[in-house]
Amino acid sequence: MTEQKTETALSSDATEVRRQKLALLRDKIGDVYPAHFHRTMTNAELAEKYESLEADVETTDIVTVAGRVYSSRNSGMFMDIRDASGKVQIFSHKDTTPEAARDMLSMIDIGDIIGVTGVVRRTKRGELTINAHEITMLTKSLLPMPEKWHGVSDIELRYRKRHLDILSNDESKLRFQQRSKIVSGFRRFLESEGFLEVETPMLQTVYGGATADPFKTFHNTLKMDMYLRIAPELFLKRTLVSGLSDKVFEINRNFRNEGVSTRHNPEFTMMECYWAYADYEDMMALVERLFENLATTIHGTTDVVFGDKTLSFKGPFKRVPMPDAVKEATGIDFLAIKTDEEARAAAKAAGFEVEKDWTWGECLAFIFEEKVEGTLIQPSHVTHFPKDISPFAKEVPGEPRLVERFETYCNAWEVGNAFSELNDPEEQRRRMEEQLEQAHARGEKDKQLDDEFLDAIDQGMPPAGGLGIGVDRLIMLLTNAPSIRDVILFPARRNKAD
RNA sequence: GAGAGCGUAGCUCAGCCGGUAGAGCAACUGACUUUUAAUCAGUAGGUCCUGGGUUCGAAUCCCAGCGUUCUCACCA
Repeated sequence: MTEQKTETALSSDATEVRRQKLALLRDKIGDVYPAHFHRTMTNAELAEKYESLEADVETTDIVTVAGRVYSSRNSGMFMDIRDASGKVQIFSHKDTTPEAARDMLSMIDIGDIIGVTGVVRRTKRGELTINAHEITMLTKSLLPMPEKWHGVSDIELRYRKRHLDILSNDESKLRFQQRSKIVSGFRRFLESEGFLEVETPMLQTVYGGATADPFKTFHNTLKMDMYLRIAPELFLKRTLVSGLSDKVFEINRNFRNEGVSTRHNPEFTMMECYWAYADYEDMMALVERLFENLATTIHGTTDVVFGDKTLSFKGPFKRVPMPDAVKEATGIDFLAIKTDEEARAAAKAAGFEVEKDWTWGECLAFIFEEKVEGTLIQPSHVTHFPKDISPFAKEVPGEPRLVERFETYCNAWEVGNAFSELNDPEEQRRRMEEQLEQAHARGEKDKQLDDEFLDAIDQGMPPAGGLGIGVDRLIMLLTNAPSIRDVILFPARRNKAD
């Protein structure tokens, strides 16, 4: 409804005036949206080249630049134009600018994209400026620009019309530029460590590798149900079996049909990597190298400001086994507890509400989440997870209820999850069958046993460490973003068409 | 899924113990013409999210719906 109102408003005066100017321009100069225009440099390159040009000095250099008009002063005599790299001031005066170019000025609105050829100078007040000799309309804009002081601040508008957000909010623009740097930083780092990037199916006939509700769809020709992947894990392990590379990774989208929040989007970017002949301790060190590398790439230091905190991404991170962390926080020593029943009783005695059928491991993990997770602000690895919630990890020698798994926490968020990957085919089959039974008991009737994965494991997967990183969350931490929607260009929205 | 808040001009926001809507920016007209959020004078622009109710009278109070944000829950 709001949208409808907006549509109506768009056809009001401001837009109508621009359409009229467009028609006039078409009459006068023909092509208002020309296909070819060549600038000699970007605005940032210009600023760099003339950095040492002194105030009130005019060069004889003629350059061609382009950009969107952001502001106009003295009836267009001064305009600021911006390309993606930066801004430059355009000066049009009867002493220096031919009449043909000055005629254009009345046709130019804030928001239009123009090209300008002219002489480089720096004004008395120190502003790098082009004395326009020629002005070319490159794109007539039919809509007004957002308010120039505050930009677009309405959060809904910023997400729904991201172009306006980035057009008018520098911190938003910077954040998405940083996102790109971080993602390519992931690739550069992993490749430098010898990892090979692969792509595995997002459309899967059997979903697995995590516990989550999938998006379900249907393939018309094959006449079968398919699922958008909730994790790439099982295919990446099949790749590891193949011997294509001893180190593989994938950066791509996962889809989970679950709640939407400031930390959850239905599609989110996951990095998973698998490293043959390595274990979970190797993966911890890998995470530390990766985080240090990314923080330094973006900020030039491992100290990163997030909200009112400063996070140190300098390794090694604090490491603490989950049972130790829980013992320290609550006094409950899970390692001394023998049965599920005793575990539930101990949890209840400490004031936790536990379900009747919870296992020892589920009680441990629950108390960890309740009492410890929220305290893990600085990057840290929590190790030794219960086996009952870790179907793909190897047992800790001498403590079969725990597995060689860790999660990396930062700002109380889980940002990484890694194991010494289970590669015993019989054990793997048992655990997956157990998980399947539990899923069916929960009423998750689409869940199936992944026979193709189990078949590949039967073939023999080398011992390996595996790691998953929630890329969006790490980007939030590195760019000081309070919501995941601030780091996803076009976050999931309810459709507004009505 | 539950709770709380918000929805007024293109944008940013006032107005809300009920009396019929305002500012700044943007737009338009004009003045000025070496400005930096340019300045000055004027003009235009509103189904105050939608529907219902209370009332002589509703942007304002009540109810429902829609959208949205936050918190919590599931989860990364």
